[in-house]
Amino acid sequence: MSKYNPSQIEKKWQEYWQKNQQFLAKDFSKKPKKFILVEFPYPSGAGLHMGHLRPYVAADVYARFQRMKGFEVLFPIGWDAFGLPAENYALKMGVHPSITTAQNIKNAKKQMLSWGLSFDFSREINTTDPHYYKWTQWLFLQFLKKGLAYEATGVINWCPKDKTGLANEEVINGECERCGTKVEKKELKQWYLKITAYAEKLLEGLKTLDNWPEAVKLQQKNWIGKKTGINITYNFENNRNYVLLHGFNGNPEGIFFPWLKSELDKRGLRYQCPVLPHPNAPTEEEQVSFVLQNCKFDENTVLFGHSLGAVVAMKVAEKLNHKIAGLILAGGFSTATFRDKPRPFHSTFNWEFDYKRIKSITGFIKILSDPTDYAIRIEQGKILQKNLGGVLWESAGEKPHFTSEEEPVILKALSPQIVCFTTRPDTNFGATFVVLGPEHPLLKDRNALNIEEKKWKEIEKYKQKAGSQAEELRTAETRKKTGVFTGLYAINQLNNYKMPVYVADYVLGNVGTGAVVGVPGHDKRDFEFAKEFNLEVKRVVQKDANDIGSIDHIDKVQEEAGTMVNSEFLNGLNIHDATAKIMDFMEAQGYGKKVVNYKLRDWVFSRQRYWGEPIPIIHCEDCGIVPVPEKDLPVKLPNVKKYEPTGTGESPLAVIKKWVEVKCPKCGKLAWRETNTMPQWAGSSWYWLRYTDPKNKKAFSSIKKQKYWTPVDVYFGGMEHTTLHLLYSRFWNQFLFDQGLVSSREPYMMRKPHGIVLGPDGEKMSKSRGNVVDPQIVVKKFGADTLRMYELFLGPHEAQVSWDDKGIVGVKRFLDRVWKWTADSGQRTADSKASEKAERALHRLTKKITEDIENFRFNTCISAFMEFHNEVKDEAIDEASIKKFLILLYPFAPHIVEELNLTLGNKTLLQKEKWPEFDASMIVDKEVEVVVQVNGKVKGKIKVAAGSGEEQAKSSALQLEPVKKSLVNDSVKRVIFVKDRLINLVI
RNA sequence: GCCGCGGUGGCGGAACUGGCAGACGCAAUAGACUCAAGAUCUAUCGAUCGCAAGGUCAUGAGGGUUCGACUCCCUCCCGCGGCACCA
Repeated sequence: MSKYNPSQIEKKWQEYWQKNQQFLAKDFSKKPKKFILVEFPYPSGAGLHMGHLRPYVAADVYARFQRMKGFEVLFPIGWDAFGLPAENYALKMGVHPSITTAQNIKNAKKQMLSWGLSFDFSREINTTDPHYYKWTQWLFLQFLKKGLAYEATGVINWCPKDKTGLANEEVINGECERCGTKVEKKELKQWYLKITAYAEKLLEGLKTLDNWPEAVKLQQKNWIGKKTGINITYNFENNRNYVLLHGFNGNPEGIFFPWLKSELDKRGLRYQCPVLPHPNAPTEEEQVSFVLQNCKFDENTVLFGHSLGAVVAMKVAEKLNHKIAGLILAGGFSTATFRDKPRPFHSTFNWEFDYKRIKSITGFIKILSDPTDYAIRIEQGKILQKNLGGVLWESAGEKPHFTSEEEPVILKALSPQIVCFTTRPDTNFGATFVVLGPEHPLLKDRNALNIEEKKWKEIEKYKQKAGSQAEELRTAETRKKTGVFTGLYAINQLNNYKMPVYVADYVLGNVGTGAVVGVPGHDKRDFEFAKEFNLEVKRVVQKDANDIGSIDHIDKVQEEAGTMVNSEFLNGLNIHDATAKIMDFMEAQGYGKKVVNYKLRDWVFSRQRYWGEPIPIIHCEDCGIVPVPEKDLPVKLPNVKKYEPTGTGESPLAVIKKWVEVKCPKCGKLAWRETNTMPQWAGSSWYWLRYTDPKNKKAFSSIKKQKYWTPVDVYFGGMEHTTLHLLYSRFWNQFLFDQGLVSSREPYMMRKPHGIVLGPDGEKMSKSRGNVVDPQIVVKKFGADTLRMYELFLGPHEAQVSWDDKGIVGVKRFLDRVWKWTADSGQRTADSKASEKAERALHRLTKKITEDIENFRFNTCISAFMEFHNEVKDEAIDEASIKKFLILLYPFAPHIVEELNLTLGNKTLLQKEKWPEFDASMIVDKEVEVVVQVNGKVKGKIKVAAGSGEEQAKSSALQLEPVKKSLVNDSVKRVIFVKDRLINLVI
C-alpha cells in the first residue's frame, strides 16, 4: 500500500467530480429539497482567504451530508463582482475592471475547486454580467413603479477617498465601511430606496425567523430602531390680539374663518373678526374706516387679511398712527385683473401702497402665497415681498386661494407651535425648557417665529458654527453644552410652566422632530444644559422618601423603581403606567399625538463610481424622470478607458457624452441618462433567487422554480453583513413578495453566522501586519482534507478563532493513521468480524456525527473521529464497519475517503451511499461505570450492568474501601441515584 | 452610557437537561526505534502536600440555592461586538 499522498488523490477526485458533474441540482426532483446558501465572494486580486474558507467548508460539509440524507441539494456559488475594491484594484493596475474581474474569478474558482467544494457550478452567476444586471435594473424599476425608488436632494454621507456617497449602513463608527476613511457630509441629489416603508414589515418578519440567532435579529431590530412616543405640540407665550379680515363676497362665517376662530379659541387667543360692510360691492373708504373704527389696535395686534381682506389690511396699516406686532397676508394683493378681466371692485381701491410706512409700523410681515392660486399668482407674492420684506411662504393651501374649511398654513402663520418628540412623556411635568436643533425649519427665517432682530443675529451666528462642524465633533460626549436663547417661551399645557426656548446643537435636526422638550431632572443631557444656563431642575420621579433631588445620579435603575411625584394626576404611579396614562390624556386633550419613529433611514442608492449597474433612468426636460423601457434593458456600462471618480459628486459616466445623450423614450427629444451607478449591495439583494433559475431570459427567475427551491434553508455568512446585505436582501424579498414576484415572504429560513478568522497573533489578518495565512500554502503542504478538517477543528463555527499553523499536524497525523488503518487490510478478511466494543463505538460515533452536523457543531465531530479511532484502532474490525466509518467522514474529508473506498475494492462511490443509521440500544456499553460519591465527593467507581437499579448500585458501592472508611461513624441518610451515571450517598 | 455575547491547564478548546471538570488536538518531558536527525510508536502532562496510599485547592472575583454548580440566582471585575448627545 502506497503512502497517503493528498496532492495526488485530491487532484484526481476534483477532476472526476467536475468532469462528471457530480453536484448538479435537479429542478423539481421528487426528493425533498435543501437550498444551502453561502455568501458569494467578491473576486478580489488577492484571492480567497481563510475568512472565505470557513463558511464554505462548513456549508460544504452540510451540503454533502444532506445529499447522503436523501435531499435534493442546491448548493450554488457566484461572483459579487461589482463595487469599489474591484474598481480600485483595476485603477491601481491600469487595467479595465472587466478584465481584472474575469482574471480574479478564474483564480478564485481554481481555489474553490482545490478545496474540494461541491458547488453546482452550472448555476454560477456573476453580478457584472449584463444578462444578470439586466434583471437588477429591471427590479430597480419595479421599486420605481411603486414609488419606492425616488430622487431627492439631501445631506448624505460622503467618502472623500472613494469619492462616492454612502448609505447609512455603510458608515461604521463614522468611517467608510470599505476603506476606513472618515466620512464627510455632502449635499447631493441622489436616488433612494424607500426601505423605511418596510421598517415595520422587516421588524415583524424577524419574529417569524425562529432559526435565526437572537444576536442577529437583535442587531437588525436595533438598527431599525423603532421608538414609540408622542409628538407634543407646544404653543408659544402669546399676548397678541388678532384682527381677522375676510375677503370679497365673504364673511366671518365663510370658508376657513369659523375653523380658524375655534382654533384660536382653543389656544386661548384673543381676536376680532368683523363683518366688513358691503362685501359684494366694497369700497376702500367704507371698509378701511370701518375697520379703524370698530377694531381695537395696540402694539400686540396682529393684522391678518385674506384675499381682498389683505388689501384692506395693508390700507389699514398705512393709516395707523402706532406700531402693531405683525401683518399676515394670505393672497389678495393682486393688481388689476382677475382671470384676465378687470376686477369688479378695482376702480374703488387705490392699488398704490405706501410700503415704507407699512414696513415701519409692523414688527413682522408674513406673506402666504400659493402656486395653485387661480386668483393671485405666486409672482405677485414675490413682488410684494420685494416691496415689503418679511417672509414669503410659498406653501400650498389645502385648496387653491385658501378656500378650504381648514387652512392649517394660516393658523401656523398666526400662531406658530413647536412639536417635540419624546418617549418619556411621563416626566413632562418636569419640563422646564425647550430646545430647537440648529437645523430646525422654524429657524430658517426670523419671521417664522418673529424673533427679535438682536437675538436673531446671535442665532444665525450659532447656526453657522454648528453647521460647519463635523458631526462627530458636535456629538462628542465630553463637549460642553452650548446654545442661544431665542427670547421666546413655550407653554407647558400641563402646568402652564413658561419654558424658555433655546437653540442648541446637542439637538440633532434629523432625529425625531428636531426639537426637544428639556426635562433636566430626568435626562442627563438636559441636565447638563440646564446647569450651563441656570435653568430650573424639577424632579418628578422619586425612588423613596429620602430621595429629594440630588441630581448627579440620574440613572435608569432608579427610574425603573421610582414613583411619580410633583405630577398631579400621575403621582404615585410607576413610570410605565404614568407614560401610558399621560399619552392617553395628552391625545384626548389635543396636546399631542402618539407616533412611532424609526432610526432606519432610506437607502441612499446612487454611487458616483464607474463599476456598478447603471441606474436605468433617463432625464428629460419635458417628461422629467423616465424609466428606460424594459425592451432596452440592460443599460450597459460603456466600455471606456477613463473611469476615475471625479470627486465632485458627479459620476465619471457624466463626461461620456456619447453614452449620456439619448432620446427620451416618451417624447423623443434629446435627454440625458442617469449617470450614477448602483451600490455594491444591489446585485446581492436578489442573487439567491437567480440560482433557482440562472439562465432564464424572460424573467429574473420563474415563480415555479422558486416554489420548488425557496426559501433558502440555511444561509452561511458573516456577522458583518447583518445590517447591510442581510437587511437589504430581506427588504427586496419582502417587496417582491408583495408584488407577487417571489414565493416566500422571508428569503432565509435559517442564518448561520461564523466567527471571524484571526491571524496566528490573534489580530485581524492583514497584509500590513504580515499575519496573513494563505490557504493555498496549506493545501500544498497538507492537502485539502487536512485544511478542511483543521479549519473546523479550530473552534465552534460561530466563535472567533485564531489560525495557528501549529495544530495542523494533529489533523494530518489523524488522516495518516486512518489511511494506514484502512489500507492495512493484511490481517482482515472479508468475513472478519468487528469486536463488540468496536461495533458499539461505531454506533456511538454515528449518533454523534449525525447530531453534531445537524447542529453545526463541526469542531466536536473532528474530536469524535479521533476519539473513535483511538478507541478501536487495535480492535478487530470488519470491512463493512470501516466503510461505515468512511461514510461518516466523507462530508469532512471527501477525497481521502473516496480513495480509501476504492482500495477496499468497492465499485460504487461513497458519495452515492446512504447516510448510516444508528441503533439506540447499541449506544451504551453493556457494562457501565457508575461514579460513587459520598456527600458529593467522588470516592470511586463501580462497574454495573447498563440499566441497573439503585439497590444493586448501592450494594456494590458499599463494598468500596473508601466508602466503607467514610461510613465508619455515620450511616447513609439519603441516596441520590442517576441511572448509569452516579450514586451519591448522603450521610 | 445602553444592549448583546463571552471569561475553563502553557495554548486551541470539550463537558448532554445541574451529575467523574480538563475529552480531542497542539506544545512540553521521558523512553523505544535510529550512527544521527526527522518521521513514527509508548508513557507522563491543572496546581499543591505526600515515599506512597491518598488528601487539599481549582472553571474571572465574591456570595447564594442544591445531596451535588463550568452549568441556576445576586453583586462586582475584565474582554469582544453592536448602538449612541436618538430625545
